Amino acid sequence: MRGKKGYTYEYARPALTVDCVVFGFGGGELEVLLIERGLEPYAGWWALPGGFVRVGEDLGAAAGRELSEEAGIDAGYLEQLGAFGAPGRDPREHVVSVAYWALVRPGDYRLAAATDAVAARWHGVGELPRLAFDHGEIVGVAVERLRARVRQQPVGFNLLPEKFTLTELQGLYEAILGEGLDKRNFRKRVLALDLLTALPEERREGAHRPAQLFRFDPDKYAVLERRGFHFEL
Amino acid sequence: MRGKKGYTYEYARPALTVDCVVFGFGGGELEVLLIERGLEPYAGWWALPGGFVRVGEDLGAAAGRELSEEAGIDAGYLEQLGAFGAPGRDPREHVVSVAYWALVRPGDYRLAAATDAVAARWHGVGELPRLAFDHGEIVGVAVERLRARVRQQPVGFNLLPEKFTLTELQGLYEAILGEGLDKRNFRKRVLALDLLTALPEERREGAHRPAQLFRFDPDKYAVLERRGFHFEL
DNA sequence: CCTTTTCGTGTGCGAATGACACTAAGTCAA
DNA sequence: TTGACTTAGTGTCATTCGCACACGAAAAGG
Repeated sequence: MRGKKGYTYEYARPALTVDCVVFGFGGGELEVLLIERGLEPYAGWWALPGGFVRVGEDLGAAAGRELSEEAGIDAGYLEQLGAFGAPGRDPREHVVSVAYWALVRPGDYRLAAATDAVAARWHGVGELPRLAFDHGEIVGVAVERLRARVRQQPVGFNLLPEKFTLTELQGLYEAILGEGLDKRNFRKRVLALDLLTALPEERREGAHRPAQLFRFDPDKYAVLERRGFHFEL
Repeated sequence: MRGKKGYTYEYARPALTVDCVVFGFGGGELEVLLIERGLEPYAGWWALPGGFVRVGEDLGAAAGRELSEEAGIDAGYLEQLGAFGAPGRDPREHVVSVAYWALVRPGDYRLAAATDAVAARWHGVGELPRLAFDHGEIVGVAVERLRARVRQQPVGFNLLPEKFTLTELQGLYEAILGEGLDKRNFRKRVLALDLLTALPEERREGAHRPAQLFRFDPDKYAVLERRGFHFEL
């Protein structure tokens, strides 16, 4: 195989795709967005949204494009996970996939804008079906990464609506980390970080005391970030 | 572009390479192995060792192969860094590179087995020349990753000879982290982890007190690893 | 035997962490 | 109106952890 300008390709090229692990938070549980494949191979299986990378297209941009095309999603946070290229992962031929993971707020998506997918649905990370290709493995790595990231950077807010209560935030962290947290200590720590702004509103629902609403303040975060900082939950 | 079995490739494929950031420890400094390119583009520039991925070849295997072919290196530790695919990173065409980083012991390499490289040399991470492509950026990310990893997993030992003194180990950590560490606290912590075995030998050199030699013990590490643990320096 | 150089060791103080239980505020039904 | 129910919100204390810090020991060489 030989390129146009005298440059030698010693070997044929593996195909290159991007796949996205999209996290959402619903029903008190951490969820992943999956699509049901309409085409072979793995027709009828659940899989990660993704597709081929175009020549001249940035990898991150390709991931974002696939998300909006295939699921009508506008991701609040998008980070590369790594490349997965085990030879047998696609039964057709050697396909290398660059995986990304994303966080979306409830509401920042309209499912079923899909083209080649039969269906798109959220699945709790605890009850995932068997996935196509090596997508199960990819999701596992993504969950690990999310857990590590959430302890060190305030990315979790991208899974909550703009306005939220501290109890909701704690529920989110418990869902992500998979462990219970002490209420008082959690509030102490979170507020000590000084990343949240208390809104002049409260959320009242049900027959009980209303809760203070907060908003994540990116400006405050930028200040902290600029002078080396540690998050620590 | 259309594949053999009726499967549609909607777009041409970007080329796929692997590049390796190889770390070594010499002269009390953290070093990176670079090769001097013999071919255009960037002929005469320093660059990371790497090359094209073969179809059917695992990515990690490709990285290992390039290392041994191009630099006669047997890496003690090899980890993927991520994919770099900005459209303009290679002036010829769109090339996506999967980067790896590796740690090698002094002695586990014989430089200048290179084929298409003019020269291969170690460079202190503090005094790197300008690198070809986006390799400077890749090295930056690799150093960051090494710093993060070394705080949480005992990977540093892969940069030292089998037998080493605690002072050498401390020097290594200082070189990687780029900061001075307290001698007594360092020793306390390292020994408390119970990962090292004291050897019945000492290293005597120069006109001063000889130092106890230690060896990293993978078995002890495996035990710790098996029941969730934290490293913390 | 004196000098030089590196090796090896313990304590104490202030900060951070983690366990822990009750009152406050609201709704609804009796 | 009052009592029952549900979730919100708050402070203390004991323990652990992190970090600063200084000197005697061992060897070699002059």
